[in-house]
Amino acid sequence: MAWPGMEKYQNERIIIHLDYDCFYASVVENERPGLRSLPLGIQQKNILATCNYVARAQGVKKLQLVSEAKKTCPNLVIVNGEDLSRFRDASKKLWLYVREFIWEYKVERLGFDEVFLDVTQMIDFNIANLNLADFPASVLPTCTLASNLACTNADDDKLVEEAADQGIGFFRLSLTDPKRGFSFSWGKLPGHTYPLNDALDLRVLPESDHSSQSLEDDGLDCKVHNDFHQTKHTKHRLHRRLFLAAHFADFLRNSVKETYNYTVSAGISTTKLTAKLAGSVNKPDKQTLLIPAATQSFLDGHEIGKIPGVGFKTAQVLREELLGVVQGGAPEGSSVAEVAFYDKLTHPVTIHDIRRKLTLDRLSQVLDSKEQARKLYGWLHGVDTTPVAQTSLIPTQISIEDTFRSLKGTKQAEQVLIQLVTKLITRMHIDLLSPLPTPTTSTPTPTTSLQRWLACPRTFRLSLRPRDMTGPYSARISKSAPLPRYVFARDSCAEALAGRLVRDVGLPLLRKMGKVGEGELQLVNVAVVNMEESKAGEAVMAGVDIEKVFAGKKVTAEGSRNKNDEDMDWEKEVREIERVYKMLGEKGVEGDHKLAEEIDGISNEEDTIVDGQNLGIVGVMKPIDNQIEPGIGEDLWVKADDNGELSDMDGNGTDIVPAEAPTLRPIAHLRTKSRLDFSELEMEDEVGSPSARGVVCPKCGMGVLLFALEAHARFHEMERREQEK
DNA sequence: CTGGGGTCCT
DNA sequence: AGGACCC
Repeated sequence: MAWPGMEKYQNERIIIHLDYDCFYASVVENERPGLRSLPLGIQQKNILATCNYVARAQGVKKLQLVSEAKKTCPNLVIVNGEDLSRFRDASKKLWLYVREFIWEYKVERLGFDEVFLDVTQMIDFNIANLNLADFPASVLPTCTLASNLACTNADDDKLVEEAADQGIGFFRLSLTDPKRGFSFSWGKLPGHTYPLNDALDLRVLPESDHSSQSLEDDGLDCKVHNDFHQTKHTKHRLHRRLFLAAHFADFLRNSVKETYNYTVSAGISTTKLTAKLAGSVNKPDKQTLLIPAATQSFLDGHEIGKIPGVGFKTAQVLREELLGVVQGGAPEGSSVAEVAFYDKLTHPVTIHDIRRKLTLDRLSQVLDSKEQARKLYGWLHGVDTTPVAQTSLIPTQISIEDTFRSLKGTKQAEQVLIQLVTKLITRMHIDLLSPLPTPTTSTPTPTTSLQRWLACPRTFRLSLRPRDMTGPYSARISKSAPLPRYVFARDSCAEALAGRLVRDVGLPLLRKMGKVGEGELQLVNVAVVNMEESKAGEAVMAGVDIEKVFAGKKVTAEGSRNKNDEDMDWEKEVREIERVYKMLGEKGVEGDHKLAEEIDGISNEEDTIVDGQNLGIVGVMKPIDNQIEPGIGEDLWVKADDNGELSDMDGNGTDIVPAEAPTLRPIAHLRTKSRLDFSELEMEDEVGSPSARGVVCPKCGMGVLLFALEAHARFHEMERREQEK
């Protein structure tokens, strides 16, 4: 057969899929519990990313336009969710929590709100220990005698039935510690099943295997398959394992709820595909176990596009293969997307339809690769061998983006880039720097110096979406360039690094995009990609003592030279940059400036000398209509209006004004440190040389380079808004 | 008047 | 560099 041994593998694993209910809304509700009883929507630009169940009860839908949602639910409470930080943090927190329960960390994250768990080993271990769990002694999990007695004759059905009569079982969470675990009732299957069956008794449910049935329908050779399911013991064993998994899922859901106050929906099955689909059957705060015998009929009822992995394109291709080009009900001149949308409504195509009418050969012709066809063919029959991938603690990419109604010109693009890149660098610190050694005991640790980079992104990428676009909606254009090493200077402030990065890489890439870069932009995205993990990073993540790893590295360095050396290479380079940085400037503008000189090999000594005196920090402010010339030591302000918009009277960037304007609220207070020289300003616009011109922010004492000023002011504004809540 | 992220494959 | 997919 096409998949030797596949059917065996099919029922070998036990997979749990967890889905945090309306996640963004739950995060906000946990921050502000008062919102829990109100209809709540999370807004991103014009759309509701999600909403809570109170809102759904009033007709609000996910991904609905805000305007429409307000119509159907006038009292909808709307919270902006464009900044994903809080959601990312919460997601990571929950993931790390769940991860600790699962052996070998077989936990795969999908988006922010879903995880797949491969609990096969945990279940099989507990199945093997049934006798331990089910004898009366097991009610007392401390019984080590029982542990010694543990004989693995779980094959004996009688034993299991006896065990059931005992009432309570104990599910062990640790291979080594018999006390770690939870008690469960043998008499009750937690949560729901599909199909719904009150009388269902999984412990002894009679078997009729779904996939052997369906594969026979298709006239395939399933000898191996049938053989595998021949014995009674095997059939019953699968049900027992799923029964235990349902208890485990229940335990996990309750744990997450008690610890972090998030409700979770769960699906329990033998593959990722079926576990995920099963979880959608009963939704919020519920779990569903898919009875194996029902798998085929369960799948058959689903629309083809519901299969994870069959997206918009594939679904449409399959639909057309079955029905021809239907254009059912779509208005004249509709886009491809609209046609597909109407097709879906007027001509729903189910898994059953596809499975019955399209052979594997036919699928191979229709889809782009043979491999895709094979996978899909398996999915149609509930066969999915995709393993649960252990999600790494180090992301493969970090990206930040923003969309606009209209963004024109390099000037505006530069401002946007600086904002985005500042956030990007901040994210690099959060996601790629080793966790600080817990500040509880002995050492009153300094700040970043004890942290290490766990990975080094090699590439910076700029992506744009032009506004006009005739083609498919998603069309983006991107260009990449090597990421300069200086962004890894950990003590340098994000704004300063962002300014340099935008100047050195961002703007050049933008220019490289030609007309698109200059035209109207709908979306700007910046990303770091191409992560190169450091050995130290892996060690830190695995909880290994980092110093030992480095010590050991010297000794073992002879063997595998290649990758190790590369790692050492950049880590060493970063340390060197930081050493220079510390020596020269310690903190702030001066340090950044001197660092820039050192790295770029550019000397700007002249720039820092004014009137024959080296002032170190030189302030140059942008004049408004060339009328205002602030002097040395004068107080300056960045201001905002009532909406929090930073003052920008001439449209050329945030104003920095010398006196308080009555209608505007001061955001950042700046003080010039030297004579202001406007001729320097012109020079900067032209050449964009590493700039020593900057000011000291009295709010945080940080030196801020001119090009980073707006971003820095915005940072304080964001802080202030956070504190208002 | 279609978010702001992510993954992997080609 | 882009495209498909996921949330």
